[in-house]
Amino acid sequence: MTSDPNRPEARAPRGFIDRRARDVVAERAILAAVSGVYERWGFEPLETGAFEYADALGKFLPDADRPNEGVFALQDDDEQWMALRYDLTAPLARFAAQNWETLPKPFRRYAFGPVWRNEKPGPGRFREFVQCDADTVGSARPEADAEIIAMAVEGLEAAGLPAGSALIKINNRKLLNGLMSAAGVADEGQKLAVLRAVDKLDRLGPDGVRLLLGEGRKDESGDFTKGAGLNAAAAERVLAFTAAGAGDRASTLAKLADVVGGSAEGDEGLAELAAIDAALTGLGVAADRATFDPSVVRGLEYYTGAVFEAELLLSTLDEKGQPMRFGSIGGGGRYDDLVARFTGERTPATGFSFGVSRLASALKAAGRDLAKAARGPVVVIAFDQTRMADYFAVAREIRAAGIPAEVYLGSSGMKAQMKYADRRLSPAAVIVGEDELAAGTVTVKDLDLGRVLASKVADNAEWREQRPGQQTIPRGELTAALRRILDAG
RNA sequence: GCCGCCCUAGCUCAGUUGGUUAGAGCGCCAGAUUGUGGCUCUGGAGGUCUCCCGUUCGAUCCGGGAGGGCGGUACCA
Repeated sequence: MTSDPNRPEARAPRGFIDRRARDVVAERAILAAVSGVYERWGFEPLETGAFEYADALGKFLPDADRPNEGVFALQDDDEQWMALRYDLTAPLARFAAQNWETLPKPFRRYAFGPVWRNEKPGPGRFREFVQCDADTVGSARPEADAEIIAMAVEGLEAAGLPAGSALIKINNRKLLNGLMSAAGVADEGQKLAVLRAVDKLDRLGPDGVRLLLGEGRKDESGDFTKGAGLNAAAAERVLAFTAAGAGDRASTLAKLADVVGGSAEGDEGLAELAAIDAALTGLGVAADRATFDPSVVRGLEYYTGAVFEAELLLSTLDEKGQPMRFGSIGGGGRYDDLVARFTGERTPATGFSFGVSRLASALKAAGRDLAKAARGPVVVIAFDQTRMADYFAVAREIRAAGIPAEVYLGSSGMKAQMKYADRRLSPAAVIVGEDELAAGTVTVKDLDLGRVLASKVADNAEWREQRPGQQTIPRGELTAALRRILDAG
């Protein structure tokens, strides 16, 4: 493929993608809308650097054998390991710890930007992607969780998700912890295995999860996943717990109380959920927007209390036209121990984050494609290399009227220039040839109109003769004519 | 990480039971149309058939290895 072996192959690294105007514009629109909502709720923007010292990132601390496990890490010239951030929460914890003395507390901030994960990319999964994240640090009140949830609902709808098409499902880690303590599960590893098993409920169903809670499960490829090793009775209790969600928040709470009530930690979790329910009600968030669902886990070790997940409810079609579940578009929860890693003092915190391009695909699936096709500028045809200054003067005039414009800067003939303008989806081409310069006129060609008429004309001679959408007008009327074309489109 | 499938033009893919000039469609460039985007027609550019080693008189094709891609599974802050 490459004739010269020394020549580099033009390709992006695996898991990294180039995004063109269409996607960039759509994602910017999402970020602008969500930022507006978050600021209205009193969250301030914060930007931190792409790199953090590896020890600040926590458990993915690279060692000499596997310096890049999970993250992109490198050694600074002072030998310290640093790594690209893999989310926006860890840098926030570091920032909050570093500036705790001077920060207004509780500290409310939102942030967005690229994060990097050094792992196997998959469909819709990349090694670099943009996250948007809002957190409150320094408030242990369940109302802080409720506020984050209500704000997420508003943010997702402001970004363009049709009202009610996303549901925030809320759970509390303390419930499952209480349940497991009651069942005699004390080992941390075993608890994690239980969480992982429950997390797979929507994909594997109760039977698959039952296997994972017990001895383990062999999948279709023959790979065996070791189970949590619970006895049958304990496994059934866990399954009964996960099935307790349904209906409005109050009745779910009542059912959950039956299953986990009694243990100290379970009761604490129940009380927190009750407070969240009350706050959400006050914030006007009904059960069709946020509900309790005991099967939500969010796999993360660091969550200590409430956890939540935003799920897209719309049934969407994949490329083959098959209905598919879009699933989770974001999530979050309470992590009271993250800042303590730096300060030694337990600092309550809660937050929500979502992947921006994932939300963009969700919007597309919901039929709210903000992107449309990115329109090109008005193209001023470059006729004669010696008259470039005249063309630039025309382009300048168009820009001054607030209309994007450019002079064609290639070296091809007029035909290719028209083709260029067509491909850029330009609304119009402006022709200022010798005739026009002599007469003090300009020729404006409405390319949109031509695009419509093209389908009705079969014969090329006729097509050329018609010059669809083309008019020659006095130079002084140029911008007004362009404005009419733009307004019509 | 583990399992499976795949790798021929920019893209999607034919093809050669191992034999001399490897094809198509789309895309790209140009001409028909000397100042005009679409359609049509004509012409053109573009390939060490992923790489290395082996078998063979001869390998894009067979065997081994490596790399890359895809799918599943595990992990997922």
